[in-house]
Amino acid sequence: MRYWLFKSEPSTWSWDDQVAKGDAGEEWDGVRNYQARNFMREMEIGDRGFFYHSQKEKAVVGIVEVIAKAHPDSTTDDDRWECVDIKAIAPARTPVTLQMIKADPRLSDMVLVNNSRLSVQPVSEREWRLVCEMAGIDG
DNA sequence: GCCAACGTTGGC
DNA sequence: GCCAACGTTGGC
Repeated sequence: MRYWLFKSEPSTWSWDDQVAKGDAGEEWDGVRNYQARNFMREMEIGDRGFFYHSQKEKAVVGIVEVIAKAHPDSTTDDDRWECVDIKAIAPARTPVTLQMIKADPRLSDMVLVNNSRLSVQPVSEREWRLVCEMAGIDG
């Protein structure tokens, strides 16, 4: 199993919106970046990811699970763009802020720190465990 | 609101 | 195929 991070502006698609979809989940559409798309193509059903709020909040707010492999993005006719489906698994008891992540030297290699603009990112197993610990959740 | 970083586009 | 111009993102 691999781990990922999904970034969203809460004003566009928030954790609450994701939770409201329940187990049916929702496609992670709207990605128009090749790197991000390529990561989604690598995802397997059952992979887990952090749900990160950008902009004002800048924090990991929950955990999601991949429930469908990459398929065409229904929001465009351009067949270059694909997306996976994800569902909410658990909220962070304590949101893990970007500030907290930057303050921990063990997380200095996280893509979030080094390439903040990438909207879908891989997360290492070690990073996954550490951030789950900080969030007070059982990843 | 600003600006740096980055990706994409289009002319050559 | 290169590169300048442009648009977007996201942290501050």
